[in-house]
Amino acid sequence: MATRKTELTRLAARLFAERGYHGTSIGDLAKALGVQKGSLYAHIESKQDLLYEAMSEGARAFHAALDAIPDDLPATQRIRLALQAHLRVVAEQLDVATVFIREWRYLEGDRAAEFLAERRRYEERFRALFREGRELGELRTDVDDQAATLLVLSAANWAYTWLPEGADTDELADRFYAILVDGIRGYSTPVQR
Amino acid sequence: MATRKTELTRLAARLFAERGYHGTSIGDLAKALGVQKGSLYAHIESKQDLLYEAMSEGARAFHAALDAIPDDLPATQRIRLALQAHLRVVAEQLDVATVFIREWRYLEGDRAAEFLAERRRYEERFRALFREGRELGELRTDVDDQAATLLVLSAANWAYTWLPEGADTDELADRFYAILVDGIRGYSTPVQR
DNA sequence: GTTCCTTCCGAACGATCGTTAGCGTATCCA
DNA sequence: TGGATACGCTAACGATCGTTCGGAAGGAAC
Repeated sequence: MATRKTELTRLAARLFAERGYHGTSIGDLAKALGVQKGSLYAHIESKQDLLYEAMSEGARAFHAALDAIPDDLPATQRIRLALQAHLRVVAEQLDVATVFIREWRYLEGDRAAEFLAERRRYEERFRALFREGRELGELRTDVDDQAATLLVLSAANWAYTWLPEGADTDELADRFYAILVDGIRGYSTPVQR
Repeated sequence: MATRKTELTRLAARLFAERGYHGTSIGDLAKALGVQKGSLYAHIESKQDLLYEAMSEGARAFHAALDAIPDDLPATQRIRLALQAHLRVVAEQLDVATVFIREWRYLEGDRAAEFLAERRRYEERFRALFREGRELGELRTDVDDQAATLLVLSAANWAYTWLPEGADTDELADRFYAILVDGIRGYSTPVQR
């Protein structure tokens, strides 16, 4: 639809990801758009709006990626696909993903709370996969849902710091998945603590 | 030694971690210290100095924690201890750790390059553990050093976002380690891709 | 042909930013 | 007694911040 508004939002996401929210001024955005800074207020009401919209788009992208995973697969396969999906979003939409993961904390007022709820919901979708996997007998019965979720989401979330934009992430996700599922120790080694 | 200078550095690390470097003003620091903002320049030459010092202290803490690990242990044990060490630093010195992990990118000029070298060196110490573990036969021969390092460091680095200050992290590290070493799938399950 | 919507301009606003300067103390060592 | 050292003050600087305002060009809608 609106061409200039979306252009501005996209640019804002990029600069926020590059220099941080507080490190990016309205003047910076205007200059990058080739426009006087006052002109931006034809499209937005405040700088916060831009942060909020970038964050929302990130949230949408991450959830949509999970939505595309079929329900009827084994939990282990869904975990693998979820990891792929998350990393794919990070690589393909690095800017909004970065804002969603790192810059969200500069949201003010209700929007900060809204974000936190959004994120909790997202993490819960991951945790559910591990719980199901355990309950359905696909995973070890003594596996720690919480720790496993934390481990996977940490790897997935930290990726924005080093993944180059547009990288092929499916193979990387599978390598993470392989370690996660089978461990790094030889099979024959007795398990000890 | 100097009481006020270190107090300022510590405070700066806390506020930088809380509100971000650009989100924290010299005035904020002065107010928190109960002092006029001009007075801070008796201790520092610029705001950048504070960021640099917080980052350096973080680097020192992380490296020192690794240094304390004995050389003569099996690689797997050293990996476990390294994970414990990193998480312990995050929990015990959450402020400087956060600056080291997240706010370093606002360093300017040579200091940014210096940080990157520092961090590469730190990551290399982790990678070496996995390489040795594989070469010494403690780990599966087909394990992917790079992916394993990335996975562990991701989990370790992301922890600053959710670890409460002063949390007991040794047990958490062991839970991560258990997953990492043995995987989450049942032992008897045939390995498939 | 008037009205609306989008887009932008130039100029200005009050506030806040990081930093500097000159001047006071108090403490402690020579 | 003198001089350095540490720590603080007040006041101001130039710059930049996010935001507001009135006006105006251009096209689309009715």
